[in-house]
Parts: sequence; structure tokens; C-alpha cells
Amino acid sequence: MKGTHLGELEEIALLVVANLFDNAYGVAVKLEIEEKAGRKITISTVHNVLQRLQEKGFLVSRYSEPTKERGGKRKLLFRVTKSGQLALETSRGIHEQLWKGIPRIAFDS
Amino acid sequence: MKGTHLGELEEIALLVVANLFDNAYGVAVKLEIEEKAGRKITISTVHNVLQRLQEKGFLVSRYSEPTKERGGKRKLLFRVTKSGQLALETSRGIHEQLWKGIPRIAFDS
DNA sequence: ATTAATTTCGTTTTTGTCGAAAATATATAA
DNA sequence: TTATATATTTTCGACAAAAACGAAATTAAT
Repeated sequence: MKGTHLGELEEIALLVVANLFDNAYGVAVKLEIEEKAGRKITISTVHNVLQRLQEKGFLVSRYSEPTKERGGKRKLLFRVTKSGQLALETSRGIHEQLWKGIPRIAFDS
Repeated sequence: MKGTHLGELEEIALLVVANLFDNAYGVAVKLEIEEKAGRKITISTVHNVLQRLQEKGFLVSRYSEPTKERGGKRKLLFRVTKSGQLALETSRGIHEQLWKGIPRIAFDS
């Protein structure tokens, strides 16, 4: 059976798509992940995770028109679904609650 | 080379260990994950992730004395390292920044 | 034809998941 | 007492899902 919740990269990618709301295609997502998450990642990995998120129903996609630049083929643009938004909010809620419950003594100083 | 950042379950487990600070052993971690994250998980899975977190240097462990209850064998108690704390804080920072950058239009209503 | 921007494909490593076995403690029966 | 049963916990071995990459395919302008 298929996985049910958001993986680590899946969550970041979903947040990035929301950030880029009208320009969320492979290359832009890759650059944004690298900048905001401070981490190198290949374009293949990005497309892989975007497709998986789509299969899970957290993203939808449509093709743009080709741009006028050299090599400017059509882009596959992504958008977060209601279900994707809910998954993000649920995850955030769990993390917030867990952070709140951590006692001072938990970490060495 | 070995993995560098926190997986989804790894992050939750790490937060839970911090929450349980002086009673963080397998069974307690399992119950806390199930309650706080609202998700079923087996004890094998928990031990597996705890061990991996230890190999990554995000947790350390020590054995307790056996308790006096029936079957009360010694417990393997975990504690978050400085490195683990840093990993958690880094992840939280990235997520917070990404949430802040999401425009209103990003989600359908 | 050549080159550039993008997506798709096939494969491998890391993470997530479980069932079953092993270890070690108390409880009970003989 | 001593063997046997039962409870709590950890360890082991296998498999599935997610993450990651290099290379190939597609499609646009030069």
C-alpha cells in the first residue's frame, strides 16, 4: 500500500510550491529549496518528489505555454491542493505541540 | 556516505525523546508518538529509528536498572545530544521561514 | 544542425515499517 | 527450592516507501 503521510523532503517541497504560488515548476522549486533549506539537490530529485506529491493528491499540475527564450519549452506548473494544505497544517500542529512540551532540562547547556 | 538530515519520523522521535526527557525508552516513545502524532506504529519501528538517530549522533543511550514489576527488565534510556538539538532547531527555522513566505493566494478557499 | 531549458526514466541508497526471536525480569506451581 | 509460565523490553532479519542521482528524451530558439 502507498505511504500516508508527508516525508521530510515532501513537506519542504510542498511549502516551496506554496511560496512560489504562480511560478512553481521544477527548476524554480529546486533553487528555492537550495536557498531556503540550505541544501544541494538535483533536478531529478525535485521532479521525483513533485510527482509523488501529485500522486498523493497534495499537488495538481498544468502545462504553461512555451516561453520565448532559447530552449524555453513549456513548464509543468504545480499548485497545492486543499488536501495538501491540510497535510501541511496537520504536520505543523504536531510539531508545535511537541516543541511546547519540551522541558528546559531536556537539552544540555 | 550516510544520511545527513532528519527524516520525518526521525524528527518526531527526537522531539518525543526530548519531551520524555528522563523516561525516554522504547515503549514510552511509542506511546507518545501514537498519542501526540495520532498515528499507529510498532515497537520495532521505534527501536529502529532510535538506533539510527543514535548512529547519527543525535541521541545517546544508557541502560537503567531493572524495575521491580513483573517482566521489568532494564530499559534503554535515550537523551538528545547537542547535535540533535541543533538539528531540531535548524529544521524548525526552515519550516518557520517557509510558512512566513506563503502568500494568501497560495491556497484555494 | 546546434544549443538551451525542461521533463522523464532507470537505478541505487536511505528511511520507514513490521513480525518474530531473544533476553531478562517477576510470578506461580510442583 | 526449582522448574515453568508469563510479562516487559530489546534485537534481528526482511521488505516497502521515500530520497537521491546520472543520463536520456523532449521541445523550444539559434
